[in-house]
Amino acid sequence: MEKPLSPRSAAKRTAMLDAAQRCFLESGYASTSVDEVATRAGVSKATIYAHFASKDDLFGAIICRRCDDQAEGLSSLSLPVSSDARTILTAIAHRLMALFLSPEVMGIYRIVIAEAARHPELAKTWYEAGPLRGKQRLCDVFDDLKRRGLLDFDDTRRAVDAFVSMLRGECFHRVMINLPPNPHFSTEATIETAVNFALKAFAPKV
Amino acid sequence: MEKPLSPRSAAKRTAMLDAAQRCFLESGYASTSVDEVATRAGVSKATIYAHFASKDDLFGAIICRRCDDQAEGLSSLSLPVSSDARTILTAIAHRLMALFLSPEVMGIYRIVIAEAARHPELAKTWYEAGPLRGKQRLCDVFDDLKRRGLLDFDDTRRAVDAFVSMLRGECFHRVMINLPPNPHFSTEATIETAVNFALKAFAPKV
DNA sequence: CACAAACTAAACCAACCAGTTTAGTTTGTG
DNA sequence: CACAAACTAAACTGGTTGGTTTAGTTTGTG
Repeated sequence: MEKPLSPRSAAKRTAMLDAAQRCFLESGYASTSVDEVATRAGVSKATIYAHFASKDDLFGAIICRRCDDQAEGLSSLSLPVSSDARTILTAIAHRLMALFLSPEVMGIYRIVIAEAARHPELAKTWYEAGPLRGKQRLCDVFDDLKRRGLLDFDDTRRAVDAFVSMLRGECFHRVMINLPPNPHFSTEATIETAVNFALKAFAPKV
Repeated sequence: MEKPLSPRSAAKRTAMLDAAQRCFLESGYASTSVDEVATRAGVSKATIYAHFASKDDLFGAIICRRCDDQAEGLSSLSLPVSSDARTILTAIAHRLMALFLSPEVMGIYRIVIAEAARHPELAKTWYEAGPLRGKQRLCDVFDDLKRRGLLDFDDTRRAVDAFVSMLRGECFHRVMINLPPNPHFSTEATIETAVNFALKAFAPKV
C-alpha cells in the first residue's frame, strides 16, 4: 500500500525534495523552474518527472513531507516539571518562538500564505498537521495547568490561541518580511511580555 | 518637483494601478503577466510601459499607493468617548479586525510576505507606513487610557503589540490561507477574548 | 486647421519554461 | 555475464513572458 519502497536510490528522491524546497522557499513557486531544481539536486529533469507527475505534484510532496516533520517536532513540546506557572509558560514560549523563527517553518509559512489561493487543499493539509495540532497539544498542557490550579481561564482553546498569538508580534513579523530586528522587540522581550500578560490574564481566583 | 500632473488621462494611470493590483493580489507577482494587466485596465501594453519602467516598477507603484491609502485609513482609528475601558478596547478591536480582514489589507499583506525576499525595500516601506504607524497611533490611545487610570502597563509599545497580536489569532490565520472560518474563533469571539485578557493583564492596581 | 502628446493594435524578439522523447549509461541482482 | 530498472544528457515542442517597435489613431489646445 504505502509504496514498495524503492531501492537505495530513494536518496535521489530526498535530494530532489531538498533541492525543490530550497528553490521554492527562496524564489517562490512560480519563479522556480524545474530545470533549476534538477540542477541543484544533481539529478536529471527526466528523473524528476519519473518521481513526480508535475511541478505541482512536487510542490505538494514538499508540503506533505513538511507535515510529517511537523508531527515529530511537536513531540519536543513537552512541558518541564515545575509547579511554577511562570517557569512552565516561559519554557513553552521559548520552544514555540524557536519553532516559529526557524528558517524552515518560516519559509514554509511564507510559501503556504503565498500559494494558498492556488493550492487550497495543501494549505488546509499543512494547517491541520502543523498549527492546529500544535495548539491541540498546548491545550492539553494548559488543561493540566488549570487542573493543578496554576492557571485559570474559561475556554482553553481561546486561551492557548491568545498566548500563542502574543508570541507572534512585531518580532515575528519583522523576521517574516526580512526587516532588521528591533531590539525593543527581541525574542526575549517578546517572551517575557507574553508570559507576564498571560500570568495576569490567567491568574487563578484567590 | 512632484510631477507636473499629466492631463485628465491620468485616469489611465489609476486604471492601470487598479487592474495591476487586482491581478497581483489574485495571482501573485510572478504569475501575473503585463499583457493581462493591460487587458483588464482597458489599455494597451505600450501605455503601461510609457508610465512604468518595468513590471517591477509597476509593482512598486502599487505598494506605494497602498502606503498612502493606509495613512488615510489610520485616521479612522479614533477612539470613542467613554470612561469604560472595555467599551474603548472593544471599539478599537472592532476597527482593527475590520481593517485586518478587509480584502485589500489582507491581499497586500499576503503579497508583501510573498515578495519580501525579492523586494526588501518595498516591504520596509509598506511596514513602516502601515503596521508601524498604526501601532504608534495606538500607543497614543493606550497612553491616554493609562493617564486616565483606566489601564496600566509598564511598556506601552509592548502592551499595544500584545493586544494587536491577540487579534491576529486563529480567525485571522484562517482567512489568510483561505480556510473556512471556525465558529469557535469568530471575529466576535476573538475580539471578546482579546479584550477580556487585556482588561485583566492591564488592570490598574487597586 | 494644425500640431504635438498620448494613446492604440499588432507584430515582433529573445528568453524561458513545463513537460516529453530519445538514445545511451549506470547499477544492483541472480 | 546478462538483464532490467533507474538514471543521464541533450534535444525538442508548444506555449508564455517581459519588453520593444512600428505605423497609425485619438485628443486637447492655440
